[in-house]
Amino acid sequence: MQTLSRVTPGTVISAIQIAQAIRENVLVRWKQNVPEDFKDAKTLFLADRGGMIYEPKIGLHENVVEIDFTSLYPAIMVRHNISPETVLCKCCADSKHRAPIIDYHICERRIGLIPRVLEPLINRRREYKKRVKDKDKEYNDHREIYEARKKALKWILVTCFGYMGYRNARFGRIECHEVINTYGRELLLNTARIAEDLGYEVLHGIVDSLWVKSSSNSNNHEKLCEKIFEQSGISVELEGIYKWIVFLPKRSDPTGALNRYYGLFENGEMKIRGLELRRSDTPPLIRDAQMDMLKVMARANDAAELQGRIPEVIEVVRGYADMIAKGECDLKDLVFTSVVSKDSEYYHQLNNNLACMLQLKNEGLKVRPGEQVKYIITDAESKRYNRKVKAWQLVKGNVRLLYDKKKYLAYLVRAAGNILAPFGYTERKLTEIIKPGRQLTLINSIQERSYQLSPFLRPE
DNA sequence: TACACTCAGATATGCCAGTG
DNA sequence: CACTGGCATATCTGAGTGTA
Repeated sequence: MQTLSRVTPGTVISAIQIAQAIRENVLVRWKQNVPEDFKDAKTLFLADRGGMIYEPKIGLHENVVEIDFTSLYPAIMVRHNISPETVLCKCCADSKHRAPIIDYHICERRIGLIPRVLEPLINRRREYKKRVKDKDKEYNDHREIYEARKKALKWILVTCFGYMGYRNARFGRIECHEVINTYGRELLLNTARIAEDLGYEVLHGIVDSLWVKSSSNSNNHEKLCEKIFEQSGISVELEGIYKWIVFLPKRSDPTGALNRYYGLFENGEMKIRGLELRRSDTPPLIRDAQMDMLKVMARANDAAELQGRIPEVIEVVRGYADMIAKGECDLKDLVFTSVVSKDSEYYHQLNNNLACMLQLKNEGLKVRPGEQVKYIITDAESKRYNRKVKAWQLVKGNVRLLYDKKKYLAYLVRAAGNILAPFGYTERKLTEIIKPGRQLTLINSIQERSYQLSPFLRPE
């Protein structure tokens, strides 16, 4: 673990480090946007409005279980009666109901508006969730509707927490936001502790989800969930058991990225977060390439098998690279889609979006903020708006358009490198491998590399 | 010696989309 | 809603080089 003395502005400090800082009353510097006078760790804790994050343990893991709190923040608001008029209320300053660490008192005389509003929503969502999972024929015709309603309620519940911390919100109050966060952190920390006591290893945690690794003496997951519910009063569910899961590093430094991972559940479903293929601005070609890579990986039943399949995954990348290099790509698969946030005259820099907007403007087509632009990259290096990209709307039927092969190859290598980073394949290596005429050396290089595990895979 | 220029790497900013 | 991450671009900095 990083020592506190080395923490610099911009570093994300884990909650464990904060807890340690509080215990030891260490002075730490936090992110740049925190004022100078927030130097004391305890003050810092109060100042921090963010949720809790464990730093993910990068790389490939087996026997991983994911558990999620159901609607964590709203559940906290309901359970602890958190509302603008109940937190630090005037009527019961001596209340025994106090938030951890920050010690704000919470009203004991009346139930707040927010809990009253949220409770029925939580119950309703729970019921929909039950009906979606229920095998009962009675629900068969409505399962899709229940799923949609469940999703809608989820986002209402998620954003209600955000609104608490929003200064313009009618029912917002920053102290509520703080209280919710302190409860949230306590919960996740306690949950992690419970898991560890039962023999699990905590791999990653974010806000309301925890990924833990089971071992031969810790495989009673139901017991884990029960125990957590017993101690916290908030229900947790088993999101799933993974055959394997890969947590990816950030691109900026080799620490774990909280929102980038992919894994295969025991039921054969994949869970993918943060990869290019999840992004709406990724062209279909790159999305397909990543999807095809993952499909090959999904045939692996355990970590060792996955390792063995990496050469096959590389072949997929090569296939796509050849297609790009030979100019055989279907143009519609190369289209980037992006939402612009302002009118063209307000941009300072010529980026792809602006180049596309200007082309359309020439044709009398105005793109307004909030609308999409679609384009193919024709010459990424160019500083001229009509060379840089080609607006998709202006591509005529049979016209032969020369796309920027180099750029699309770079995107492909990047997308592949993201997935394969923990297996020792950097973008540079991939670039070498996909060069035409490397068929034979590819095999050699893979054999050679299979013994050179990436640092993330080496035993401690 | 003073100054201008180039280049590469580090750092900051703008923008967008993802996580919950 | 709050917050993080990634990419492209702009700006800064220091080393190296050329020229008057």
